Amino acid sequence: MVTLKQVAEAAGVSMKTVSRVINNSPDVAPKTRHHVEHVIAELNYQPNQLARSLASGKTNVVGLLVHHSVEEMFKYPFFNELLGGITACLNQAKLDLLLRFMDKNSSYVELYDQQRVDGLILANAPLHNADLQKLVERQIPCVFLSRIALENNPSHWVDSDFVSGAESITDYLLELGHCHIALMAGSEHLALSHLRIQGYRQAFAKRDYPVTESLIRHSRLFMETAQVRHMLTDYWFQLSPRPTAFIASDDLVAVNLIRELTQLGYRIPEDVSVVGWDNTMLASIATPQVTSVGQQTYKKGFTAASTLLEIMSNATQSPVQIKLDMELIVRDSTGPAPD
Amino acid sequence: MVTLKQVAEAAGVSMKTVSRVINNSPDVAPKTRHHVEHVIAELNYQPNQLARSLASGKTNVVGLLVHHSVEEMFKYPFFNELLGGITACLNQAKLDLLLRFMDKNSSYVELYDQQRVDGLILANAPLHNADLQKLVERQIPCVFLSRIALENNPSHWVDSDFVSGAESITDYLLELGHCHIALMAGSEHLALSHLRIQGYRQAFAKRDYPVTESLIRHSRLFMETAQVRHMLTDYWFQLSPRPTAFIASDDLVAVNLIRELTQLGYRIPEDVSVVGWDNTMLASIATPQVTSVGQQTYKKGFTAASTLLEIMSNATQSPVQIKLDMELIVRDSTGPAPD
DNA sequence: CTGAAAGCGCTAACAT
DNA sequence: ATGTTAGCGCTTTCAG
Repeated sequence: MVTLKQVAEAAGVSMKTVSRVINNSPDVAPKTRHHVEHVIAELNYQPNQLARSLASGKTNVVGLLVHHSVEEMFKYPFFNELLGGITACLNQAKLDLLLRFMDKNSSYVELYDQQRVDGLILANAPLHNADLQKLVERQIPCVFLSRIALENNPSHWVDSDFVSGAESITDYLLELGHCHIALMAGSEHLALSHLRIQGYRQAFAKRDYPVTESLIRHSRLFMETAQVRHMLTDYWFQLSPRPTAFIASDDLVAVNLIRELTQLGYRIPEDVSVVGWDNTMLASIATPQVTSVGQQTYKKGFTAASTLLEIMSNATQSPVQIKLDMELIVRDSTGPAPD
Repeated sequence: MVTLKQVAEAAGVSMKTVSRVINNSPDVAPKTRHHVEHVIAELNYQPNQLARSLASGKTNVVGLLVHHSVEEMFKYPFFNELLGGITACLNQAKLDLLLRFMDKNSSYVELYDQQRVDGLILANAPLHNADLQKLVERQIPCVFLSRIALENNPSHWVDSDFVSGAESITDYLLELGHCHIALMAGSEHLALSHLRIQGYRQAFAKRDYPVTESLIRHSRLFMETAQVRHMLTDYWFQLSPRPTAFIASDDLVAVNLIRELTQLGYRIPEDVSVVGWDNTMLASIATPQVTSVGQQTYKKGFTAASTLLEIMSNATQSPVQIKLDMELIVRDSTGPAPD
């Protein structure tokens, strides 16, 4: 391993001068710089990032903490796209990404306290987590890809506007004449579930329609067909009257729901309408193609990363909280309510 | 930031003793250890990994270099699963993952030379790349998720057995009476393309059937519908007779191909059979469900990571080269050849 | 079992 | 414009 010291000796200059050259400091005579660069190339010298980081206090690494089991995350093609946006931005800034999946025992602050990263991005973080709140209190540079509290919270976040997304899909279904609209909101510990419920209620409130509480239900994300079947028989089909439209928690659940309903003899969308979320490729590949509320997933990742870069450079400032529009993509899985 | 030195002072012991405690060295009196642990907890001390790594020469980080544009990789739900396997294994070993997407200017050895990682996993690496070969020559701990040379090469790799995968799907189509079987092999610079061609040829050779060379074609992965359409009109539909079966380069291309063919009035599988690769969720979600040659993607990732761990601990040894079985999953997109 | 001293390879602060 | 001197926070000798 060639060290800076060896380069300095070989070039006949001090270590600091070599350091200046590799850091592009302007205070070096062009001639000296040229000479040093030559020696660096000759010796194939690579600065040791570890030593650099230790001395400077900067790692040039950003941590991505994913609050998901590994098994869950790869069932659903959403994460790919998010990661795409994040890495695209970090690449431009010449930063690297450290990826870690969280479980119950993992600490959110550890990676930062151990000086392994300069900042953090947190995906799918749960509501009301004390450890997470510490990140905010200690002003550790971090951006959340979801809201970690429903009320005001001085955290930085980039998230999709689930309230208006839910409102617009509910509006659309109400327009089509559906009045028994099932909402599979998502897990209770996620902000998005509560925000969807809020949007759903707003659509009803606008028209002075009463909301049937039993039609709003927290449910797991990424359910397989077997789980969807149980949910139908154990819950939704117990209701009277039965829902004529389902707002599924995500595209995968929508696809599996359509499959189950079809198997039970229902025609989609003539008998039942089904809506997905995220507008992933699943929605356009399934038959019928699935109406979905699209997140700007790639942009979400990119924006979160660039927001983090800003925060890391400007020390403290007021919370950056960015709401990205959601878009209703109407396809073939929704239609007028049956008589 | 609490340092080891401060802990030592607070505990009234030397730095080395504290160091021994945090490294679980046996040579510490139980009483001393207990006391030191107490002080560590009290002060909420976290060892600085940077300093540790610099002094010890170990980073506890593995680099994953993905030879894909960010745009490509998130079009296709294969990467997710691979990443799942890799992280599952690394998690167990308490190692972290540094993720980097490669472009033409990126260096494969840099991350290692800069002491940022202890070892590397390389996904989708191209054939015959000089820089890549350097990794092998210099005995840098690394595992490839594909073969980087078709002939013998002393590199460590974990890959699916594309030859027998291609052979079995070709066998199957020949059994069904297809004799004009189009093979969309994949990019020329990828080993998998050449291996597929080899398997395809073997199936024909076994029966003494001649291979029509124009039916074997390199093609891009992850093509969108528009690109698939062009490929059909510009190439495959120029052939006479037209193919009655297509072995697509991957599930996404298979799905898009089915869509295009359907739009052109062909019935699948009555008029044309289509096969995909990787057995991703796309294959089971599309209509008709797609016959696919499945990779054990999760296992591939997991095995690559565990192989790397072995290599990193045992210094040098003979090349580890692991071939994972592929499985033919017959679904509804393939059927007997038309008369 | 414990400790003192010497680095790991670099940068920062202060010279000159 | 360049060099000198201390560290960054830890681990590793090597002594006791």
